[in-house]
Amino acid sequence: MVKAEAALKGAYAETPSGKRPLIVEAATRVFLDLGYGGASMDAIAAEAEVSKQTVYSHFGAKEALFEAIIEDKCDQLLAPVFEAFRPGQDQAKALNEVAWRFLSVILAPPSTALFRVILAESVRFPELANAFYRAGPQTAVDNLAGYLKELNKAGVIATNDPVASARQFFALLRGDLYICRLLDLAPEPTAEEVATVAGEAVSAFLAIHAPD
Amino acid sequence: MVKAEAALKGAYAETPSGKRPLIVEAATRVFLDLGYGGASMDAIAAEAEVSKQTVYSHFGAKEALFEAIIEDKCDQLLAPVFEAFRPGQDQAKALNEVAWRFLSVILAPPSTALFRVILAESVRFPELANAFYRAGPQTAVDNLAGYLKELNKAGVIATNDPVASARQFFALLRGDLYICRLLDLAPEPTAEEVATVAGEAVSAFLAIHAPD
DNA sequence: AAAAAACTAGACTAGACCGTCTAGTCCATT
DNA sequence: AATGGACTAGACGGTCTAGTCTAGTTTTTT
Repeated sequence: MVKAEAALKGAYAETPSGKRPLIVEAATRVFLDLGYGGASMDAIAAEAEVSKQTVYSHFGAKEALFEAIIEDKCDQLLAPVFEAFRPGQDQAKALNEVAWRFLSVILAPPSTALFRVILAESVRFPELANAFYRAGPQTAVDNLAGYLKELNKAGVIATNDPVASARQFFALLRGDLYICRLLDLAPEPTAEEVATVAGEAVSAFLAIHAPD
Repeated sequence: MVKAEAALKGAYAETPSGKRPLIVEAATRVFLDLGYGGASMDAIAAEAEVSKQTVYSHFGAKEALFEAIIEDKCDQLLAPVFEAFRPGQDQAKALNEVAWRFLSVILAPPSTALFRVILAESVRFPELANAFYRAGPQTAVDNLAGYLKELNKAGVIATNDPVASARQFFALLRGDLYICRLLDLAPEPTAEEVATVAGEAVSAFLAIHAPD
């Protein structure tokens, strides 16, 4: 009789019905718009067009919902950046391609909003800040460092610390524009503008690491 | 009788007594520690060892207090950075000096906390984000750009856009370390570490802008 | 000394918010 | 038809907060 009733009180099963993704999407919008403190569970339920109890049945608490949303968004945003140098194509082009993709992603509203929220809550949710860094900047650096190692071997660039060089590369890319976007002081740049900025960063990077 | 009673209801005059700075300092601590939403007016009054009514008499509302604190802190933090190239001393040294000072300031807890709070509230207080940018990054860039122009004329470096170069310089300086500090993932670096990182950034910058 | 201004301590209002709970609906499976 | 899981709508308790108000005390100024 007691059996496997040990499941969380009122928590739904793996949810065969379609409400859970609706809640996730709505909560993402509300959290990224208003921050953790500004997002009320009532507002999230309303945005998802779902009753508040349904939200609680699926996620239990605000904290749990927040963590689920943020980790989900991290993975989702950073995934497409590093498809650029998979097949081993033209090496000089690949660097430009990665630069362009990375910059496009981090300057776009979802990324800036995500970063703002994580920064604001990094004290309350330190493990989340860590997860973000690993899924985002860290992954970016590691991937690029591997690629730079090849470029170094091929003699295209000269570096004796590919990881540090990768960090430097991204720092050049972010430039001042990233801060402006974070503060919402500049509108999202057009694709051409992004390409220009990315190109300049690549040029500077190559100037620093010119072989010999 | 009516006279100059037009002052805000209950607002104190220019406050000859010493409570106002006490409130400012306490509010700075609480806001930077807990963020705008997390800082309660009761906590601020308690931290200042002052009654809550006194806080309201001086600042009227939480928003006004917050804005006063932030603008105050912006000026205060950035002021000492650009004393480096006032008297026109050794030009090569000055760049290193500015780099070191700037990096020390922005990596220290007061700066990172300030940036976190402003970022989090940049949607609610857009004019504040603007004020911060002008008092902080913008001022830094303008000052450095003027100096780079001289270096360019003197043939020490080559640049045809000193402002863009100044932005690039600070981007190189911030590097990855700044993000780590913002996310509270790395401890505050020692003075030696800061000097090393600053030196590397200066070297990279000079490599990019080597004359001819 | 007297009047005015600054300040204190804390009760109070009004409202937001989290999380719980109740009562009832919808719908698929048995 | 009945069972039970997912869901709805909204009330509710408890906590917290911004800001006001009152009544009394200290400090400054005249």
